[in-house]
Amino acid sequence: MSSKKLLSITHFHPIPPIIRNSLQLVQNTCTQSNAPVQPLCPSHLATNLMKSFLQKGLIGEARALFDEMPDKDVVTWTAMISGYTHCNYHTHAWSLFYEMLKTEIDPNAYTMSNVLKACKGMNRLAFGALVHGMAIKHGIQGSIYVDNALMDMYATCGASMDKACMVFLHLKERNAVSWTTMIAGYTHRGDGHGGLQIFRQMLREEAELNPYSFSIAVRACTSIGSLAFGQQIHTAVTKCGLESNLPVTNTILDMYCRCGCLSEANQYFHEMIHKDLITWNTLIAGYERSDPSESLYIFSLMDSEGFSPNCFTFTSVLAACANLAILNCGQQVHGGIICRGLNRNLELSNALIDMYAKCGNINDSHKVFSELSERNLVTWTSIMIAYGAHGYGKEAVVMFDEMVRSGIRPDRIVFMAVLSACSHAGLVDEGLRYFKTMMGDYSITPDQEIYGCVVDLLGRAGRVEEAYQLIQSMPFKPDESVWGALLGACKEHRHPNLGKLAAERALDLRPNMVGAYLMLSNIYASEGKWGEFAKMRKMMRGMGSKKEVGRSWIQVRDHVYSFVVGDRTGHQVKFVNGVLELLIWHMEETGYIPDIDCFEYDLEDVT
DNA sequence: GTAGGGTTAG
Repeated sequence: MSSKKLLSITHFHPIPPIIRNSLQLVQNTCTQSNAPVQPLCPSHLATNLMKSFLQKGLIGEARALFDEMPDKDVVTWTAMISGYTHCNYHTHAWSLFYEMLKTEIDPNAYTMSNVLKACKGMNRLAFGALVHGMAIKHGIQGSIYVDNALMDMYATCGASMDKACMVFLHLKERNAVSWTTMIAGYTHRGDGHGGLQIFRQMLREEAELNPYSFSIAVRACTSIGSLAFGQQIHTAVTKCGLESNLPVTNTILDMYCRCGCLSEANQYFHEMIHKDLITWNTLIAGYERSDPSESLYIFSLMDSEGFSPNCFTFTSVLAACANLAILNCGQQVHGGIICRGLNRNLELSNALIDMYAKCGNINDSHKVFSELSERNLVTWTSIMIAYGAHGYGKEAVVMFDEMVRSGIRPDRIVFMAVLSACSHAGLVDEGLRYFKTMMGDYSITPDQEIYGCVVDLLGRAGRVEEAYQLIQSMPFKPDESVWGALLGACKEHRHPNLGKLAAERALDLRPNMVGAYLMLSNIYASEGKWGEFAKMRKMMRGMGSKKEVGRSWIQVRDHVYSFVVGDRTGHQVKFVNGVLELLIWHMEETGYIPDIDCFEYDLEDVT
């Protein structure tokens, strides 16, 4: 609609013919059915029109109409605020509410619940608390909508569930939404146990169960990895006849996937009465985590079943290609993304950066990154991980500083990326500087993983004693990954005593850590303590476990060949070994003496 | 003529 036309509607005098005709038609219909004739109300009409603009996502048009309206009442203001929140324009909604407060018009319960949703969207606890105060001041209390919105806001923005619980406890009436909001509040902040506790209370009090309550309860089970509870709820869902409710069944499918029960998930998928794109995406994402090639197979079936992949599908498929390191498959998927016009999607671009890097093509990874007009924290993290993994530590550090300059606040994960990049490039002092910045400037408390990165940073550079001192200074008990990092450094830089200590600590925490036994036995061997060595190897045999073999692979045309150390059975292995011998000969010719000191004894010989 | 909670990726 042109702006001229729009203005003519908003001025109301005269009412445009098209709207007059529609109203006439309504009036005639009402007269025919003996219903009372509604008086012509321009304000209602304009609000309706605004609503239809908003439903079509025409926010600018809706706002223009709103601005032109001469006498706006609370409903008009609330409709516009609500329109903004629905389209995720939370700051616009808040500004408009602020404008409204400057007028004589008082907000009502509808306004408040919408504004609280905007506060939630902005993650602004202080704004939400302010609205809470205003609601009390304006006497807007006892509205279940406002109370539920308050709980939702406090649950999402608050540091804990305390405030949400307080509202919940003081509720005069609790409806289905109140319960769901509380369970979701706990679950979304990672406290599935808390969520299930509320769900149990709900069952005890015989509150009304609906599809929403079931799907959030299943989600709570998934978040704590409780297959047993999840299955119980699944049974209840079947008893209640909700097998055709897609949000519920998709959540159950996701539960089986995330609990690692892929065969159950697959069976359930085939039994599902209805399937939609989310169903397919859930299964593809589920397989991507444990069996990427199966995930690609399911993806290949989608089309014949009449489903077209979307951004969610492609992110999982790209992750599968990345984990399998099959570049040409990833390139084909990239082609599919471009064909569907999805290449402007930031999340997909982030997944592409990751895929190209993991498939060994750092150039295309960088190309995708450099062509982006918008970048978020995940984008920067992805490119830093890519550079770090390819040995471009200095470039990763430059990226980090550039990211901060662009106004993006780093989080724990991006610090891990930059620390890891520093570690692999030997940039120890830079890494330590970032570690300090992280704690000092960004108030990020280091966890086991971060400590693991710093121990690795120091350890790789040979500063093993310092790494051990850092472990001793940790404010909590180091886990096996931290000891594992130290162990690796001790092995590399020949610190048998500290190595023994690290291996023992790691084995205390994870007695089946075969790698630690292996390393310990190697240390004994290097010291010539063959008795201890034999003891270790015997223990390993007794455990009946094997260290997972490091596997490498190479893609030649359309086939991926994988091989392990000492492989004698692989494809064209004689030819490969021949080339290798030739290379070693050339190396020796140019004066290079290869380091073939056998510090690590082959596990295959003893198991 | 204005209001609510649950499903997939990073």
